[in-house]
Amino acid sequence: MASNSAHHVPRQRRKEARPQELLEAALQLFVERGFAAARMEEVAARAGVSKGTLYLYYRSKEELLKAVIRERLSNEIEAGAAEVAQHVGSHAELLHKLLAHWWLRVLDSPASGVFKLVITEVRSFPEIAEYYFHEVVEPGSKLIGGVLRRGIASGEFRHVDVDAAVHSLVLPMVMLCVHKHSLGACTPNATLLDPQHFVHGHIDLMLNGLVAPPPPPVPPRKKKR
Amino acid sequence: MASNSAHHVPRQRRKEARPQELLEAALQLFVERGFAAARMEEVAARAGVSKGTLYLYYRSKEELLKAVIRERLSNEIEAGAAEVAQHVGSHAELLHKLLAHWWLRVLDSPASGVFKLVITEVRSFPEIAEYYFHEVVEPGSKLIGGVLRRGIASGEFRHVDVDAAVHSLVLPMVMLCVHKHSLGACTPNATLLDPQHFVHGHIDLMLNGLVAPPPPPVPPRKKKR
Amino acid sequence: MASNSAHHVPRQRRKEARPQELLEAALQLFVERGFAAARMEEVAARAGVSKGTLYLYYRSKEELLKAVIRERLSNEIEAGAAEVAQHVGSHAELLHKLLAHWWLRVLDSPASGVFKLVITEVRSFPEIAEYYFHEVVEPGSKLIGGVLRRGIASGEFRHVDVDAAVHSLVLPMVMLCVHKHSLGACTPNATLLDPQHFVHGHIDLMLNGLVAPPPPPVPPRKKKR
Amino acid sequence: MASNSAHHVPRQRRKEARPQELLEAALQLFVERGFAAARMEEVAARAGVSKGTLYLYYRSKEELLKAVIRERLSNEIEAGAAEVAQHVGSHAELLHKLLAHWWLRVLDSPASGVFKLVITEVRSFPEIAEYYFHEVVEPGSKLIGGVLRRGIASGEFRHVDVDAAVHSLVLPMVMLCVHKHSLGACTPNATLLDPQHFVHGHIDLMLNGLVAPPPPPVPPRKKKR
DNA sequence: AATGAATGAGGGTTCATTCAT
DNA sequence: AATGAATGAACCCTCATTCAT
Repeated sequence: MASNSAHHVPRQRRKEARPQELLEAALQLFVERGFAAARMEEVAARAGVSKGTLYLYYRSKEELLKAVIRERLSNEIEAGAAEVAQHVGSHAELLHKLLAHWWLRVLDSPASGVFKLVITEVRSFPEIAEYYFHEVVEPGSKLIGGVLRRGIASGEFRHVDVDAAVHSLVLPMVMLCVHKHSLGACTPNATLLDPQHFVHGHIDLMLNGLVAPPPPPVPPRKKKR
Repeated sequence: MASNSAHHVPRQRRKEARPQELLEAALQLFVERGFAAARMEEVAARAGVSKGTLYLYYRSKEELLKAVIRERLSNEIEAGAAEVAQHVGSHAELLHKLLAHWWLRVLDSPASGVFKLVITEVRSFPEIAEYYFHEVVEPGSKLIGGVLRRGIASGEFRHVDVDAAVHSLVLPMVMLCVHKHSLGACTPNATLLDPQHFVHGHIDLMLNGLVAPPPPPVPPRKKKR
Repeated sequence: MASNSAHHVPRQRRKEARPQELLEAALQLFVERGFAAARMEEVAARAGVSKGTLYLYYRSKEELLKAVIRERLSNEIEAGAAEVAQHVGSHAELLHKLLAHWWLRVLDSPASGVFKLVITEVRSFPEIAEYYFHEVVEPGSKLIGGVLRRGIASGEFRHVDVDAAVHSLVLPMVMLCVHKHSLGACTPNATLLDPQHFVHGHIDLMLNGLVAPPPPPVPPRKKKR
Repeated sequence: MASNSAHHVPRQRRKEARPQELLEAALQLFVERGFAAARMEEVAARAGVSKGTLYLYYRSKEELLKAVIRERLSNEIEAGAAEVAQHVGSHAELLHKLLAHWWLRVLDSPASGVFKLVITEVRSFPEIAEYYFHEVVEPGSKLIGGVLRRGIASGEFRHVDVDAAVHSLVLPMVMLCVHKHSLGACTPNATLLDPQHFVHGHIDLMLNGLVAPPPPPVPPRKKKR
C-alpha cells in the first residue's frame, strides 16, 4: 500500500539510441513469434522500456513492422552493391564473393530474420510487398544477373538461362536465412549442415555441376577432389 | 462483411467430406493470413459451416493447425518415396523426375502452402518442428541423398559433398513453394519466372554447372579446380 | 483455483429484447457520466450482459451512442406530431397541451436524458448534429411556430415575433430536461421548483404575453406594434 | 499533429499572465471536447506551453477544471449584482437591462461556455454542483426574484408565481449559452435566431405577460404596451 | 521555471471457445 | 449434428502524471 515507491526504475536514457534498440527488439520478437502473435508490451520489455515509450517512436504496431523491415534491408543492400562495384577478378570469383561474403554476413546478422519476416507478413501488408520487390528483389536480381551475363559474354560461363541461374544461386541462400529462424531455431539436430560448409559446396556445384566430366580419353590417371 | 461468395458451398455436402473441407479452408486461410491472424469464424465461413461446427471436429485452433499440416504432408511424402522406388533409368533422370514431377506437382497443389505454414509457425509449436523434421526433412534428405550417393558410386556423378548438394537441389524448390504464397501472391510482376521453366534451368545447372568446358584442345588437357 | 466453475451465470435469453435493454443501459450511463467517461463494460454490466455481447449488437461505442439518440428521439417526435394533428380547441389550449402533456411526459421519461446527451456530445459527432437538427429542432420549431402563426392569423394571439416566441416557449422546457440530468441530479435542494408547477406558471406567463387584448369595446382603437 | 497556429503564442508572455492563459485554453477545450475527452497536452499546446508547465500551476486535470469554472463565474456574478444595485428606473426596465445587458454580455464572452461546462460535468464532480448552486443559481434567483417581487409589490407586475417567472425569464438565456457551444457551434444553419433579436422578443413577451393590466377603469379604454 | 521523455493504469475492441437450443 | 448467442481473457493504444534535466 504505502510501499510501492521503492522499486521505480530510474527513468532512463536519452532519445537518440532508442529507435535502434526498439527496432532490434521488435525484429527479434516479430521473427520469433510472428507479427500478429508478438505483443507490443513484450517488445517494449525486451528493449527495456515501457509500453508507452514504444508509441513515442512508432505510431502503431504496423508502423513498427515497416520500420523494422526498411531499416534492416536498406543497409545490407547498399553493402551488396558496393561489394560488386569494388570487385576485381574473374566473374566466378565475384559470385563466390557475393555468396560467401555478403550472404554469409547477412545470415549471421539480424538481417537474416527480415527475410523470414517479409515472407511471413507480406500478404497482410501490400506496402511491404512493393517495397521489398523494388528495393531488394529487383536490384538483387539485376546484380547477380549482370555478373552472369558478363561472364557468359566473356566466355567464362556457359550459355545458361540467366534468370533461372540467378534463382538457383540465390534461393538457397534466402532459404538458409528463413530456415535459421524457423525450423533451425527449434531443434538442434534440425540444423542444416554448417552454412559455411554448404555455401562452398553450393558454389562448387553451381560452377561445375554434378555430372562427371567424360573420362579423359587417353590414359591420364589423376582424379579430382 | 465476410467476403467473396466464391467460397460459399451452397448445398449440404455429404457428412463424410466435412473434415476435408474444413482442412482445406483452414489451410487456405492459415497460409493467407498466418495462423494467429486467421479467424476461426472465417475458416468456418469458407467451409460453409458455422463456427460451432468447427469445434465438433477439432478441439481447438491449434489442433486444427496440426491436422492441416499432418494431413497434407503425409500424402505427398509417400508419393515421393513411391516415385523413387519405381524408377528405372540413370540417376540424373531420377533427379530430373523428382524435381520436375514431384516438386512441380506439389507446387501446383495446396500442399505447397504447407511449407510456408510450417516455416511460419514452427517456432510457436515445437510439436510441428518435430513432426516436420522426422516425417519430411529426414526422409526427403535421405531420398535425394541416396540417389546422389548411388550416382557417385556408379561414376555418373562427381565426388561432390552430398549433403550440400541435396540442399542445392532442394532448397530452391522449397523456396518456390514459399514464394508462391508470399510475395508471389501479392504483386503479379513479383512472379519469379515460370516454375516449369526454372526447374529445367535449375536441373541443367545442377547437372552441368556454370563453368564453360575448356575448349576442346588439341592435346587433351586436364580440367579444373 | 479449481473452484471457478460453480458461479457461471447460465447463458441468458434471446436476441430480441437485447437491443432495447442495451440502449436503456447505455442511455443511463452516457447521461450520468458523459460519453467519453462511460465505460462499455459498465454499460454491459448494467444491462446484465458481458462486454463482448455489446459488440454483437453495436459495432463500436460511437455506434451505440448514435443508436441511443436516434431510437429515443424518433418515438417522441412522432408522438408530438400526433398530438398536434389530433387537437381540437383553441390555439392557446393546444400550446398548453404540448407543454403540459408532451413536454412533461418527455421530462418524466428517459428521453429527457437524450437532450442532455445531444447537447453534451454534438460537437464531437457532427452526424448527431445533423440528425438532431433535421429530425428534432426543425420539425419541432415548425410545429410550435405553426400553432403560433395560426393563432395570430385567427386573432387569438398578438402579432409577436414567431421565431422568438417559439424559443421563449420551448427553451425552458429543454433546459428543464437538461437540468434534471445535471445539477438536478446532484443536490436535492438544487431541484428547480416542481416541473408541473413551473410549466403552469410558464404557460400562464406566456399566454398572458401572447394573447391579444380583448378588442377595446367602445370606440375601437387599434393598438400596438 | 496539434492544430492551428492561430493558438500559438509566439513570444514569452509575462509570467503573471500564465494562469489566465492556461485557464482560457482549458475552458475552450473543455467546452469543445468535454472534460474527459480533452487532453492536457492540447490544453498546454493551445496556451503555448509544454505539458509539464500545466502541472506547475494546477495539480491535476480536475483542479484545472474547478479553477476554470470558479474563475470565470465569480467575475460575472459580481457584475450582475452591481448592475442591479446601480439601477434607477422601473422594474420592467431593470429586467430589460439584466437580460439585454448582462446576459448578452455573458453570451458574447467565454463565460457562456462555463454554463455548458457545468451542465456537462457536474454529475462527475459534486463539488462543482455545490459551488455552482450557492454562487450562481441561488444569488441569481434571488436577484431576479427580488426584482419581480418588488415589481409586484409596487403594482407594476401582476401577481404571478415568482419562482416560475424567474425560470421563464432566465432559462432561455442559459439555454442560449449552452446552445452556442453545442449545436450552435456545429452547423451554421443551426443557429438559433440572432440572440439580440431573440432577447428583445423574449422581453416583449415576458413583460406583456408580467405587466399588470391597467386597472379596469371606468371609461378609459387604453391598453398598455 | 520549464521541458518533454517516460511511465503504466485504463479502456475499447477482438476472437477463441462454450453451451443452450 | 449443427447453430450462433454469449462469454471474458487478451491485447493495442491513449493519456494523465511524473521526473531528470
